[in-house]
Amino acid sequence: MDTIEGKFRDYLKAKGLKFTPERELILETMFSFHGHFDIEQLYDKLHKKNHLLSMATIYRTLPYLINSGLIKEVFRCQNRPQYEKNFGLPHHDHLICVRCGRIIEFKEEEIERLQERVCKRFGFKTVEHRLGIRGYCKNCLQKIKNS
Amino acid sequence: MDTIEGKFRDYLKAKGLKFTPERELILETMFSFHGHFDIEQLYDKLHKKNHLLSMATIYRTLPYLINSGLIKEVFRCQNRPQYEKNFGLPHHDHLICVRCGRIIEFKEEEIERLQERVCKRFGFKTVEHRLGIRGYCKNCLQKIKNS
DNA sequence: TTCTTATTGCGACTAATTCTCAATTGCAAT
DNA sequence: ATTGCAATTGAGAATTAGTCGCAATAAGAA
Ligand SMILES: [Mn+2]
Ligand SMILES: [Mn+2]
Ligand SMILES: [Zn+2]
Ligand SMILES: [Zn+2]
Repeated sequence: MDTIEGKFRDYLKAKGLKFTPERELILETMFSFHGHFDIEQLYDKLHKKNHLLSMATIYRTLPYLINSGLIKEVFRCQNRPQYEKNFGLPHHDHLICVRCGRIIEFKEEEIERLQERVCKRFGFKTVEHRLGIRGYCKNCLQKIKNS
Repeated sequence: MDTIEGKFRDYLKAKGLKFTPERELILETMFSFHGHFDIEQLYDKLHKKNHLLSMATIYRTLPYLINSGLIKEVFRCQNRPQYEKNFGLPHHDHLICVRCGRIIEFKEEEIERLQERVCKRFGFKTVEHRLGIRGYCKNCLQKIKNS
């Protein structure tokens, strides 16, 4: 299957796991976020729509979504992991403003290429990588200057 | 001062803080690790030497060491942050084997340069960056092949 | 030496995540 | 359709990493 739900069903079946209504709701709700989200936000969104799933179920489902490649953890803000879709949207890395929290996404093909060269040098086979640059965004630099 | 302890003393004095025996032990013990370490390992090493510091003191001292630039957080393994010296040893990034946990350090000047170019493009001012590549090390690839 | 503040260990507390267990349900094989 | 069994669920207890409040102590400037 090449739909999102199809991919998840296939993954679960291959592992002898079941496609339940709860898992369907979690999948659907995660994909309804436009940017990044954390577990708390996911839980709230589900409950606002009166889908009263328990936290335990969310935490239990999360690794399946990550291992199936549909969702990925992208970084942590104040000790809470943030997630985002990992299907249908191209790979990218992040600039994170330490002052206002703004996230800027970027992709630099040449960096990706050089990473692979490093891996080759060590006989290392990449599964995934994460590049996060923390600093001050344009806006915040301006505000700091005027103060 | 340009010794490690001197730098820490200077940092503390500038903040109106005190250089205590506890802080000295924590600094010294952190710098006695050769590679990466976590809070648990630090605590154990201190206690093995009969320095019975409390966890609270360690956690309270950690941010001073990080803000003074002597120690930095490098990545997380199984939800525990790992730290390493950030003085006397040059910046580098990490390959992390998801099978055996081996850490390979590398530095690729060209990647660093390209990162700065990206930042410039967005008017972003870097404070620090972290590049972690997770995958399979040479050894583990070999073992997987023979099984 | 004195005095002001910062620091300490302790144990209580918090927040995030995991676990236990009894009741339920998906789904593969009749 | 029915059955049977293993996987799943929610609830709340347990665990874990980290933080906080407090009373006793100690740096270090004057
Ligand atoms: Mn993103
Ligand atoms: Mn390192
Ligand atoms: Zn900003
Ligand atoms: Zn390995």
